[in-house]
Amino acid sequence: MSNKPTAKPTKSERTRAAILEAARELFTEFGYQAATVRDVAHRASIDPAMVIRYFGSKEELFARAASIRLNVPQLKVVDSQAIGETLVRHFLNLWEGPESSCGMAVLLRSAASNEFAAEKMRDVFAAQVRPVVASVGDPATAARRAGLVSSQLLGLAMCRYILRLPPVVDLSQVEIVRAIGPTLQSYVMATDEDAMCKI
Amino acid sequence: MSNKPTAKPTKSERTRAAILEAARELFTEFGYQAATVRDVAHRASIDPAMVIRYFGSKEELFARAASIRLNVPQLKVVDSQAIGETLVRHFLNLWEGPESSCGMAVLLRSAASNEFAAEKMRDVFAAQVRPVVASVGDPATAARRAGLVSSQLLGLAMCRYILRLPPVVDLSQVEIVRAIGPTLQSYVMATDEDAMCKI
DNA sequence: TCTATATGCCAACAGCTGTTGACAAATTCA
DNA sequence: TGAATTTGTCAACAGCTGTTGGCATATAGA
Repeated sequence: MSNKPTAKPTKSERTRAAILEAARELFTEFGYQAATVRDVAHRASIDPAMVIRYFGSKEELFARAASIRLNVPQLKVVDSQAIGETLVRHFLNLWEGPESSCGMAVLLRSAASNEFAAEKMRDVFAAQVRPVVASVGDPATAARRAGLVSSQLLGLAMCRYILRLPPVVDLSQVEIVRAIGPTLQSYVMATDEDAMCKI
Repeated sequence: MSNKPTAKPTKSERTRAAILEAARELFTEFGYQAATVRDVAHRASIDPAMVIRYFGSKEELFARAASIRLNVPQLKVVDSQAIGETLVRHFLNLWEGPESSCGMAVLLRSAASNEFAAEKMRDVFAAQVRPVVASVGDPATAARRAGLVSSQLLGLAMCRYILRLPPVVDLSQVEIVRAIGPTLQSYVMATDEDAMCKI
């Protein structure tokens, strides 16, 4: 054990990090089922048995690899007319920015055919999207408004990064912001009179 | 062979139909990988070997089960102000209507983690969505406009039917039409001046 | 009736899966 | 130096996968 309370001098749990990185890459590319423990081990240049010893099981490894922090910006400090654009820009940056690999691809690849991933997706929504939307407008309608926002952003991700629908892949970031920004703006700002609650 | 040119009196290729129906249900619920040939056979009350003998392979069975006809209404005969609403209503009817089982669930469950399903999804877009959108407005921008429409509708399907995000599941059909209709309207009707092409 | 054909079940194959335990090499610490 | 702990490899397990071939049964036509 080299777990000193402070200052961990990185032993050979570079191995652990290597496994986790390999897992992220393969889960991102092939999804939970198709990415095998043996594949992960091979990419991390280590024996499959170590993957299990370090993470307990494939499920736990996936859970580790699928942790997401959206870091959605606080909407109250944003020009209320520019909330939609801000959200789209942030979302594009999560997927295509310099650090990229926000981890959403890991989840989105598997969420459709893996209940565990789907539940984690719902958790991310409840913990990181809904609260942000709730910070502006009527809190009573926040969940619905956040749901609409998610439907558009998740659909964008599906078409652009997962299915790779050519016309959506070909769009520039600016075009996406101009097209989808107003949509999100209307969803976030929707009131009862618009369409949200009564009938 | 009881394949008379006309009037097939349905031999025991009710079996074939039973297998196909079972396959549709299981592919819809669990996706391509998780739905096994043995599961399909069991649900169709027949031996797994028969599934292969009737359809050749699991892949061919999936291809059969994943055939889709969207039957998108002709937009030229629709009030040009109501195109967005029309599209949403039609989409909701495909998923929730009396006949339901439009087959999209089969594809959408697997498209994220199965390249074959993803390609079939792109084919459906190119053959059944883009042409309809191209029938109104500038044909040169039709692919992009259809891509945006697809991003919103696919996102809706993901949230409501696949991930089952509670706030999106709880929306009534009317609420969805009122919220998303205007979005699709703006996407379908978008012109260069709006946001579509230049920069 | 006998025969040919369609329909179906059974057992088994080869391959892959996650996971486990025993054992070797390397490292650390005294 | 020697002993203990970490880090790793290897072989094997039990279970599942799609798929195949052989053999029984039922049906239909003569």
